[in-house]
Amino acid sequence: MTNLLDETDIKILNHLQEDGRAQRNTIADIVHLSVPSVSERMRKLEEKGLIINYNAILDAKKFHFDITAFIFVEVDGSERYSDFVERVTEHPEVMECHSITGDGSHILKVRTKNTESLEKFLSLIQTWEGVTRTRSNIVLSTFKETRKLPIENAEDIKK
Amino acid sequence: MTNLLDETDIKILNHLQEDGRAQRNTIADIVHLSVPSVSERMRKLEEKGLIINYNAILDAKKFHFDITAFIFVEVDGSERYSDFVERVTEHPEVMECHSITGDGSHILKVRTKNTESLEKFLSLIQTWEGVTRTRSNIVLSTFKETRKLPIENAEDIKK
DNA sequence: ATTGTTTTCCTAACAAATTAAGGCTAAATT
DNA sequence: AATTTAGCCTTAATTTGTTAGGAAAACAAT
Repeated sequence: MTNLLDETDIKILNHLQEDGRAQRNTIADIVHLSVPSVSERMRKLEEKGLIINYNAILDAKKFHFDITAFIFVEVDGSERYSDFVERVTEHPEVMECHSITGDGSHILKVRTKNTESLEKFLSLIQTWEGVTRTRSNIVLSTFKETRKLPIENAEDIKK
Repeated sequence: MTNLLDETDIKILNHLQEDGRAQRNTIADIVHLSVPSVSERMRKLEEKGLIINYNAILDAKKFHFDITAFIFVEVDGSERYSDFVERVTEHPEVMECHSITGDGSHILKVRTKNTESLEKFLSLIQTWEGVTRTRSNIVLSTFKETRKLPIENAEDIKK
């Protein structure tokens, strides 16, 4: 039982990372396989969980989401972490929530329409039990923002 | 000339944010329109640039991308910013690059397979002209990571 | 208020894409 | 060496998507 993806799988995945609605015949041309073979491979890549999902990416600016901020949060005592995470992830303006090394226990990436709603959010989380400190960096410009993984040939994958 | 999206557009966009390969007939059922009407709306939403693109999201863990780090970079002198940005965005391990307020001029989100390749990347950027300091926070766990915008009814959009 | 225009939607017909079925070949397994 | 399995193909059936044409509603202008 091999666990390696071949060149063809990598090409398919790379194409889908860039065009999530790509049609099977387009991909078939690229990888020089028939359409049913591409279908079958895509099905397996999804089944193995290599592809988590497909998303439409919207233009935040067009929807007036003008503020992106990284917020470092210091949550006091690891027994409070899970409460914090549970509450914070419910908020739709929180795009990301990670626990991290270094100063601050968590980093959030937040998107709001304006500074007022960011302030409101910051005020809110500061009222939460265990949140002792926050530090925010507001994004001035974004030069790159992707989730495309640089996967390569003969990639071995985890079960 | 109105610039508002109606309830139906919002539903379509929200569905596509969650399922970027959703079929038109599925969406048609949700919004109670015919398939050609949904097609036409999708076409317009794309044409207006509200939908930037569609992506397959891969499971980083399955591909052994075990390290995610946020790197604060202090680039000395704003005349060096553009060179820095140009160089850094070329690197496929750099998922995000933003200029920010506060200490450090830029924040990077980087994904690598291991600490060795992270270290290599850090060492590299520290050799670049103008890069005076970096500070890294390594991600221990990720609790939320999405690009889904919380768009609402009667959203007015920017041209 | 009425007329003309534009937008949005529908259905029906057509075209394209996807899936299913069946079979061949080569590689892997017994 | 025989058998199974995996991967691919072609063809056919099915499903999905597009085009065309026209009705109804919304909007604008008179």
